[in-house]
This record gives sequence, C-alpha cells and structure tokens, in this order.
Amino acid sequence: MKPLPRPTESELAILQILWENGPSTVRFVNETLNQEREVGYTTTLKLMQIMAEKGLVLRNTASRTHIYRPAISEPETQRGLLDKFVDTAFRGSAIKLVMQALGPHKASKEELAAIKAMIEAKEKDNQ
Amino acid sequence: MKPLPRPTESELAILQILWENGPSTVRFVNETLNQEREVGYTTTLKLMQIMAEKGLVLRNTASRTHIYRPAISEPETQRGLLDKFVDTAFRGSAIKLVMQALGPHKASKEELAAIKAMIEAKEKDNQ
DNA sequence: GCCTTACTACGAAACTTTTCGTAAATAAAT
DNA sequence: ATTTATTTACGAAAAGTTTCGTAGTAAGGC
Repeated sequence: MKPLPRPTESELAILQILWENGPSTVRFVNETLNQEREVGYTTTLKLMQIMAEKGLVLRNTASRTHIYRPAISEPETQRGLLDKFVDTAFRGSAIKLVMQALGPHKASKEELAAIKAMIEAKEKDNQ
Repeated sequence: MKPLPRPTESELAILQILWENGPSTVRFVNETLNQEREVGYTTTLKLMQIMAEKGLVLRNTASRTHIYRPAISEPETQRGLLDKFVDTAFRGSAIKLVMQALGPHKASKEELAAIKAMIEAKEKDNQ
C-alpha cells in the first residue's frame, strides 16, 4: 500500500466538509462549498473524482448518486501536512512553530491548561 | 504599499538560503540548492528574478553579478505562512496545531521551559 | 411514453508554478 | 585580439492544480 498523497488546498476543503458532516454526496459538498465561495457543480465533482482516484476518499457507487467518505482521518491528515509545513517553513523546528503559533493567539484558560499539562508530561519524560 | 505576497515553496527555499547566509549571488544560491537536489542555474536565476519583481527580494545591480537579499524577515514570513496554514489545515484553531506539533516532538528541557513561560505569561493576561 | 431534471464521465481550457534553452552582453583567459 | 566562461534577460515548455462545458445516462414528474 502506497501512502496516500497529501491533499491539495481544494481537496482539503472538501475533506473538511466530509469530516464534519460524514459521508456526503457531491451535491451536498458543492452546496456547502458555495456558502464560502462560488464553485461550479462539475468542478466539485471532478475534484472528488480525482480524490477517489488518489485514494483520498472512498465512494459507494451502489446507487446512482455516489456517496463519498474520507479515507483518512482529520488528525492523520493534519499530521502529514504539519510535518511538511514544519520542514518547509520552519526548517524542521517544531518548537519555533509552536512559539509563533502561541504568540498572538488568544487562548482560553482551558486551552492553556491543556497545553501546560502536555508540557509537564513531556518534562517528566525527559528525566 | 501593497503587502508582499506569500512566497511559494521554491521561493521559500531560496529565502531561507538568503536568511542563513546573508546577501548572495544567484550562483551561490544555486550551488546551495544543489546540495539538496539538482536544479539548473537558469531555473534559480528565473525564480530570483520573479521574486525581485514580486518584491520578496531586493537586489543590488551595481556590479554585473547581482547581489540579492531578502526583503522580509524570516519570522515575519513564517507568521504569514502560519496564519494561512492554521486556517486551511486546522480550520483556524492554533491550539489544535500546537497540540499536534508538540505531540510527537522531542523537546529539550530549555525549549519546554520557554514554552511554559510563554503560557504562564498568557495565563496572567487572561485574568 | 415523453419531457425535464439530476447525476456521472470525460476532456480540455485556464491558471499557477517550476523548469530550462537560447541569446546577448560582459568579463576573464590565453 | 580571439576565444572561453559567466552572467542576465527573455520566452516558452512542462508540470501541477483548478475550473468548467458537453455528452450520455438514469431517474422523476406529468
């Protein structure tokens, strides 16, 4: 099994709709996309067909209207994209990326506590 | 002044060489790139010319061999790329990105301390 | 049954990014 | 001075991504 390719930006937008809403038709995906910006129906269809070829989505073709679903989870996908991004934009330094990401961001008490907990766990690992 | 466009992946690779080594010639940049993968000299030249047009780099054309330098700092560039990336890959949630990035990463004591300090500073802000 | 609508398949155009070949100019080497 | 090497400029091909038009086929409404 060859590993799945990273999705392109448009493909990612489609995957996000599938992750959020579960297995969906092209029409539903297209209508959801159109809440953001205008996209032709066949444009969405074509993209989803390409994604099926690449293995990024699976589709049930039992009925005439095909049902698409993601072939990979959102966290797995994010991991792949993040690894690439850390390499290209931060020369491999995840820490620098974290600092940059935290910098201007308004975080809630709970979020900060969660990160802190994670860091404290890692500090224990280090010993 | 229009804000500078985000660099593409290849452009980013060139910027990184300039950030790391200071003002450089096309030849130097090309040779550095070639340590990673084979790229033709005119390919690198063309990219750098395009970057100059876009305003991503500045060049000194006083002597025949032009000297290029970045027009924007690495952190500024990273910030722009990160904002876009958080939006597209993490649907705007910087916190999720941070958690993902910290997850598998081996961090040193000092790095963890630095992040922790930043978080504690933010916790104070919140109150 | 017939017409309208909805869906998939396919191909190609449009756009972006990357790659490189060729030509012209300048400098260096012999 | 002539040749050789180095550099920029330019244009266009190649590759990747996104967009959509057209055709064919199945389904639904009348």
